[in-house]
Amino acid sequence: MAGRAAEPEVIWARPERAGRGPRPAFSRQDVVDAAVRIADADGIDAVSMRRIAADLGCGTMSLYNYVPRKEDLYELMVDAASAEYVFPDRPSGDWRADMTDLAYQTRAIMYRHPWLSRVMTTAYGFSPNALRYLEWSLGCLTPLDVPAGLKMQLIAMVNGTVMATVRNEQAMAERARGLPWSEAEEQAVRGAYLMGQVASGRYPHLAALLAEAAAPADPEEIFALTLSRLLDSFTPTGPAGERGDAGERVTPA
Amino acid sequence: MAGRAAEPEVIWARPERAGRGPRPAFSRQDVVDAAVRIADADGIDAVSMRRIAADLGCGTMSLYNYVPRKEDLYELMVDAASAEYVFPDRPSGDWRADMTDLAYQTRAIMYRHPWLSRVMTTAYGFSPNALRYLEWSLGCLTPLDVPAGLKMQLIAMVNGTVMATVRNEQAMAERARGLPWSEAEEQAVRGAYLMGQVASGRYPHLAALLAEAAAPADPEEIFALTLSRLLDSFTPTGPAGERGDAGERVTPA
DNA sequence: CGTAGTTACGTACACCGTACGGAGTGGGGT
DNA sequence: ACCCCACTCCGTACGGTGTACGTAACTACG
Repeated sequence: MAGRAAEPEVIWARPERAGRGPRPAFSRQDVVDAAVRIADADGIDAVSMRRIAADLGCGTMSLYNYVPRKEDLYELMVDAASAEYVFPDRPSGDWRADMTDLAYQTRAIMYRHPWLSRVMTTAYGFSPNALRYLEWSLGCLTPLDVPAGLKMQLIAMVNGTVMATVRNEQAMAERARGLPWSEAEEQAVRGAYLMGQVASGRYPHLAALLAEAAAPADPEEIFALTLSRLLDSFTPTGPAGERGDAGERVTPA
Repeated sequence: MAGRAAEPEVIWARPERAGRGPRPAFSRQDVVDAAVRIADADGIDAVSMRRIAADLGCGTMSLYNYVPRKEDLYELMVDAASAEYVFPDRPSGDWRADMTDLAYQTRAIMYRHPWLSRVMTTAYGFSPNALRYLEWSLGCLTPLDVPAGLKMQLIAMVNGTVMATVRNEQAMAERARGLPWSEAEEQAVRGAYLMGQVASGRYPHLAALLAEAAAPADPEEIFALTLSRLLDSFTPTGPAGERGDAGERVTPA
């Protein structure tokens, strides 16, 4: 029998090697690294088993000795990206600052690997590096005196917000990759359509909004503000009082 | 020339018919409806041009008379789902209640069409029904005295939160669709792996959390709480005071 | 030293999106 | 009234995908 039995299993628990036959030419990590390299360079759609094999210099079907299904490869890629988090020795004691740093790290990683926003379907699975991330986050949140479930909630919401933001930014760029015209043209055409619709008078509130905020705000600042606001909503005492309107934005590390 | 020139265009602006030749056998909406039916029944991956054509009883390539590219079909599907929002004659005046209702509607729509969470990449494009949604949302927010940009922010975050939540719930189910074993088995195997990892002692905080919240909280309540908390963070006066801890949760319409 | 369990991988299959071109159709311009 | 041509319909074909299966080579264990 060549293939392994199709039994339920988690890719993380699958042993990489069972010591009997000839020694493998690559490691599972080699395969994942190649996939990540391709995705970084040419987008996630360029990651095909044949392409990986070609880059690695082996037969296509050999890859299936390292990865049972392509979907598992995606999980492994996300885990590989999650390995890029850098944590200090211990939490600073200021959970708000720590969570802010985490959010900025997440964003940086997603910028480094634009395919992440497409592949990372669930907020977080339980890959080794996801567990590491979760453990660290919970450590940061020990000073915060709220029920455990709420902490998970906070983590999920911070992650979700960062993911949604970045995904939003990247969606059009990724879409433009497969389009027979340039991203700028696409953006122009869509903008023109929007303007036309708004000019039709059917959307007075939207028109008012566009008139008021003619110059779109700095996305960087929006991100910081959103994050700050989100963390506020988990602060037991409430956001009132100490925080000024343009106040003390926590900067990335 | 059979095909239309590959010029930048928005699918919403593309005229459905240009009155010259024989009258089409279907409308664009027919095609979209068929796609939605298939996606509802057999998942988004079952939506192929051949399958749609088969369901419609026409040749595969005929579909390209109605939809220029398959990706546009996705946009049309999202727009079709967005048409399911039901808005009262006018906002209630209580923006918090209105936004809560919107969030619950979004969630309901995503439950009705489990493929939405996979297809709706960007928080919101500018499809006709997305504009309608946006216009209504802004109308609901007129009582809220904050800068226009912040209102957009609020809308985006509410949407993002709902999407993230539902996506999270549905990710495994969708994944299980293509797996050679059942979703229950998958869940069991993953749960077992998680328990094994936690039992290893490498994740003390996570272990503590799992011990504390042995019975996972009701997702329904979590959703309501998260939403409430999020809206709090946009309330100018701050959440302090009037809201009790277990207090007045707004129920879906 | 077999031999059983692995690795490597060529071939093949089913399916995908869609480019292309030909046939049939019917409305608009003359 | 006519014809022309834009248009709809769609069969065929191409280049791509994930991966099941079978065979050959290899190595650690009994």
